[in-house]
Amino acid sequence: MGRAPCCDKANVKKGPWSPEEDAKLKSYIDEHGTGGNWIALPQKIGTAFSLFLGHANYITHAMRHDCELGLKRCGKSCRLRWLNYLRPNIKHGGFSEEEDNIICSLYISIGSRWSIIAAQLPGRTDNDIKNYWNTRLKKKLLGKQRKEQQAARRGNSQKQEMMKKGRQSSMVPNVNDLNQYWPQPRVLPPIPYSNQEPRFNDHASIRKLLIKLGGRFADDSDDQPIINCTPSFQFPLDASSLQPAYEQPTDALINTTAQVTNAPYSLDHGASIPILPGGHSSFSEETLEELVYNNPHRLEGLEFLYGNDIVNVNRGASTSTTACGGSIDWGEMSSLVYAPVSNSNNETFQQGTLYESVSNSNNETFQQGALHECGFNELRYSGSQ
DNA sequence: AAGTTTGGCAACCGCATCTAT
DNA sequence: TATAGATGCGGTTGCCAAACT
Repeated sequence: MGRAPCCDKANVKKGPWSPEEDAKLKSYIDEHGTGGNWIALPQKIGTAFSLFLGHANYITHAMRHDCELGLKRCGKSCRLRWLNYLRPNIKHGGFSEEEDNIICSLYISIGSRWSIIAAQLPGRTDNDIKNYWNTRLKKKLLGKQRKEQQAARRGNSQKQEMMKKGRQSSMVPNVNDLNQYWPQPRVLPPIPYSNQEPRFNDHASIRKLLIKLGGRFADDSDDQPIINCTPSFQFPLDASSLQPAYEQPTDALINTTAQVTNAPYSLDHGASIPILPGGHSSFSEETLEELVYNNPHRLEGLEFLYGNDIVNVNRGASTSTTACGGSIDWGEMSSLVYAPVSNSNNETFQQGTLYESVSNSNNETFQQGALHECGFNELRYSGSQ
């Protein structure tokens, strides 16, 4: 037996919202709130209009018609319209460079968790960010990658010329040497999965963590971002404080979370902005390229950034999204997260936001990582139970 | 100028999770 | 504890306007 539909599909309007519908929904929510029940909202709006008409000095035919109909929309549709368009302080378009950086950074860190990414950008909706990523940001990166490839090809042909002339074969680039910042990855032992251990591989757990860290979820009326738009990591980091995730038992992870939560933690430090190869602390275009293209581990979900995958852009963004593989394989992503990185002193350590070291305003160094404190170690294995 | 293709985005769909009973 | 219904989320679709031929 299937689930009952949330509304009478045959009797609800679909498609674009008219200004009248918007006005109805907005005025009702402004006055009464959502009432905590989106499904019942369309009917409630009809009732409210009836009451309104009861007190109106004159009633037009159209007004009565509206009243009888209520709002012929599915509750889910009302919710979506409100959240993505009618809600106050929604920003549309005009993404800043900083916002681009944050989106790219978080996408690479946590994948297509649009709601979490949106929570870091006040005024932005997950839908907006998702669309922006699919239609603009991804292509922006792709364009840069093509330029890189062309440049590389030019470089290669020059090298081939040199080889023909009998130069040393050591000039042939070794794939492993292509990036000094990314030595051969260590093969990490699998973490045994146990259902008994606390897991953070669901939205609720992440949400709880965000609440702990004082992000937007801490108070629905408070849109404070968890991360500041201007990440301000100090580099080089204190490498001694960086612990490979897999060496810590889960309990330690939890303790680390508590430690961070209890620390005199300033959220100004960009809780989940990854530290990048080469020690860059924010996403300039160059550092983003480094992370994506010089990473020996291909980023799942970002295959389009690598030249030899066919990006099937048939029609519209959605098709290309599918062709490029929309979902993140956390097992693969972890190889990015835990890939070793050398800092400017050529000290190699495990790179990843889970165990980034951050100094707070008192110059105290501690383990940090917002989503990652609870997320990656578990998320990596969520699909391999 | 007309037809076709592409890009951008609002909205829908289905599933997972949460919550109330 | 089980279940039904509500909510939230990510993926996908389809419309429309702009760009291109």
